[in-house]
Amino acid sequence: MTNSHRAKPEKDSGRHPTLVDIAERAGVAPMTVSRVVNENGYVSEAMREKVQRVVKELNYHPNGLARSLKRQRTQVVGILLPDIANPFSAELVRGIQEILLARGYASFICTSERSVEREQASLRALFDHRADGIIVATRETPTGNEWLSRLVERNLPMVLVGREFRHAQVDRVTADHQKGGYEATKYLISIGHKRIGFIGVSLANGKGLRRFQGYLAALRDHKLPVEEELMVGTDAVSGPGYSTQNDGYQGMKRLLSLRKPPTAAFGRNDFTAIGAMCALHDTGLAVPEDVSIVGFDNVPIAAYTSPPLTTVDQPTVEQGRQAASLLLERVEASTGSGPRARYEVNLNCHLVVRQSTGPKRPSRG
Amino acid sequence: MTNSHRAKPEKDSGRHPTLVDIAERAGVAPMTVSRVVNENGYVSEAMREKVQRVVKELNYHPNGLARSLKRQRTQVVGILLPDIANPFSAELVRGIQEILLARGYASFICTSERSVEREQASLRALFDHRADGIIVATRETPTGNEWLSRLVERNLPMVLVGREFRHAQVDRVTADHQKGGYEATKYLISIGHKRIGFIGVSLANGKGLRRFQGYLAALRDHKLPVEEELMVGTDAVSGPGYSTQNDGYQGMKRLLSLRKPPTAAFGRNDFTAIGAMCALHDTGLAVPEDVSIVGFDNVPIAAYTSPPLTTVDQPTVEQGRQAASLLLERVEASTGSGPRARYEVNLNCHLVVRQSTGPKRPSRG
DNA sequence: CGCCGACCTGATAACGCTACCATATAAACA
DNA sequence: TGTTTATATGGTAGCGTTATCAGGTCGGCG
Repeated sequence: MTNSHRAKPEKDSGRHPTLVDIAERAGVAPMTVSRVVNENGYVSEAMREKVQRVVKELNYHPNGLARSLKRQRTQVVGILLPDIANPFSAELVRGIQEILLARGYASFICTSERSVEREQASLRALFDHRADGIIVATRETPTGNEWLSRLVERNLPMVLVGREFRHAQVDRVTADHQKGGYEATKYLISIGHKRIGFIGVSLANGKGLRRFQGYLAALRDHKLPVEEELMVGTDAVSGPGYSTQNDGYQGMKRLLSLRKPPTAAFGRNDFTAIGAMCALHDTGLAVPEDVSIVGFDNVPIAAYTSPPLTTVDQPTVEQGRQAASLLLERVEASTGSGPRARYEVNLNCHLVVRQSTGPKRPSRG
Repeated sequence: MTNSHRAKPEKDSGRHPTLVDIAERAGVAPMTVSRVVNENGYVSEAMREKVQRVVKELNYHPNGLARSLKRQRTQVVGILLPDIANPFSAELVRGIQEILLARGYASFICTSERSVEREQASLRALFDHRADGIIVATRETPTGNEWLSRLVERNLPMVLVGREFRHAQVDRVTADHQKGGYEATKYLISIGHKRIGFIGVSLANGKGLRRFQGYLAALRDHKLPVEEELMVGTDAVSGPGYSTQNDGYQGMKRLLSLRKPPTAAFGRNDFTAIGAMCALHDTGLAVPEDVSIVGFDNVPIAAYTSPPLTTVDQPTVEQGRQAASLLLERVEASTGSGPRARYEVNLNCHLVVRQSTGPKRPSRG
C-alpha cells in the first residue's frame, strides 16, 4: 500500500527545509524547533541538542517571509537614496548601518536615480515588503512628498535626511548647510574677495538650497552687492546624479566671460568646484592666484585635487547614525504608546581650508 | 448586548487593510478581490469597478510578504556591492535596474563594506527574505566563496560581476581588464616609455588582478624588464572602499624616491591615478611632461582632473544589463526544466587617451 | 496528601494571500 | 434536449512561521 507516488525524498536538497522538516526528522513538534531556533521559551538541554544537530545537518534557515508575516515585523529598514555614486550616500549608509547592524536590523537600499517614478517604485517596494521603517534622503519634490504622506498615514516610521518635509510623525536629520555656506563665504570675504560667484544654482531656483542661502546671507551681512550675473547654473534638475563636474566647468566658463569676472567662486558641491578648477586650468588661470575656489561636502578626493580643495565638511556618518537611531526609536515605540514627539537634528558643518583659496594676486588690474 | 469591547472601528486607519477587509466592504469574496487586484481570471466589469472603488477608498496595497509566501517568489532581486561610493557600483546598478524595472522586479542593494562579516550578513538577509536571485559584485574571498556555494546549493540563482568563482550554476559578467591593462601599457610603450610603474598592487598579491596581469604581459611582449621596485602598493586590503587616492599618493612618492624613477605610471584605478598626480604636483613635477599617468575605469571625474586623465573605460552599465538579463533567465528558468548552461560574458574595454600621457620631456637627463 | 509553581512539550489557530477545485449561469452547438 | 464552452464567483486549503493555550511531569511545601 505505498500510496505515495511522490515518495518522501531522501535528500530533498534544493528545496528549502522547513521547520516541519526539522521537526519530523528530529522527532519533535514544530513548536519545539521554533523555540530552539529563536532561543525563547523552555527547552531541555537534550532536546535542544537534538534539534540543533538536525538544523545543522539540513542547513536550515527560517523563512523570513513566513516569520515576518507572523510576527508583523521584518527587522528590515529601507534606505532611499537619490543615487549611489555620491560619496555622501556612501558615508550616510555607513553611519546608518553601524547602528542598524548592532540592533539586529538588516537594511535594503533603493535609489531614485533622481526620477520621480523610480522613487515611487522604490517606496512601493519597501512598503509592500513591509519594511519596519524607512530613511529617506532623496531631494524634495511635490509628488514625492505626497507619497511620503501616504506612507506616514499608514504608520510607517520614517526619518528624513537633509530633506524638507514637515510632519508631526517624521523626524529629520540634517547638517547646517546654511551656516556652512555662510562660513565659507565669510572666509572668502575675510581674505579680501569682493566679487564671489556661486556655481550650480540661480537666484530663481535656489530658494531651497540652504548652502546658497548661507552664501547670500554672508554677502548681505558684509554689505556686498548680490549680483545675479555671478550666480550661474543649469536649471536642469536631471543629469547624472551628483551634479556635476560639467556644471562646474560650464559655470566657470560663463563667469570668466563676464565683463568683470569674480575673483572667487563657491561651488554648490565639490564636484562642481572640481569642474570649475578644470575650466580655470584650461583657460590658463591659476588657482588660487587668479581665482579662489571653494566646494561643499568634503568628499574624499577633495584632498587630492590640484590644488587640494578648500571645502565645507558635513558630518555625514553622524547624520546616518542619528537617523538610524531616531528611526529605531520610532519603530520600537510603534508597538506601544501613542505618537512620539518629533525630533529635528541639525548638525554643524565646518570649513576645511586647503589650497584652492587665497587672496587675489595683486597685479594685472 | 454589545459584546465587542473592541468594536469594529469605522476607520481603522493606520492598520493595513487586508484583502478580507476589502472583500467585506465590497460585499464579495476575497478571491474576487484578489482577481481584481492581480488582473487575472474572470471578473465582470461591474464587480471590478465595485472592488476597485473600495481599493482606492481604503488605499489598499497587497501585503508583499503574504503574497510572496504563497507564490513562492518575491519579485525581488538582491544586489551585493563592495561599497557604494564607487562610481562603478553606481553605473552597474543603473544597468541592472534598467532591466529589472522593465521586467517588474524590485531590487534591494546591500553592501559588504569590504568586511567578510557584513558580506555574510547581507547574503543572509537577502536569502532569508527569499530574494529570487542575487547579483554579486564583491571581491573574492575564501569565506565569501564558501557562502556563495551554499546559497547556490539552495538553488538561489546567482550572477557574478567581475569576480572569480567557478560553479556550473553561476553565470559571470565581466570586462576584459587584462586586455585593458595590456592596451594601456602598450600605448605608454608606443610613445616611448621604458620604465613604467604600477601603483596599487605588488607582484606578490597581484595574481588575481587582471589589469595588472595585462600590464605585465605587455611589458614581456615588448621585451621590457619586469622590475619589482616599480610595482608599489599597500597590501592592506581594508581601507575606505574604492582604494584609493592615498594609495596613489604614497605609491607615487615611493616611485619618485627610486634611484631611477619611472617615466610613466599605471594606476590600479582612477582614484589611485589621481592620488599619484597629486603627489607629482606636490613634488613640482609636471604631468605628462615629467611623468605620464594612466588610470583605469574612466570614472566621471577622470575627464575633469588637471590634466584630464588618460584611462581605460569599461562598459559598466552594459555589465549591469547583462548581469540582470542572465539572472532573470535563471530565475525564470528555475521554475521548470533542469539546469541551464553556464554563461560567461567578457566585454571589451577601451583606452581613452586624454592629457595625462605623452612622451617624456627629452631634457634634463 | 493535595496543591502550587517551575519546567517542558505539543496542538491549534492564525498572519494575508493565492492555487486549485467546485459551482453557477448563459450562450453555443449538435 | 443535452452537452460543451466561456464567463463569473465562491470555498478550501495551505505557504512557513509563531502566540497562545493546554497539558504534562516533577519537586517542594503546607
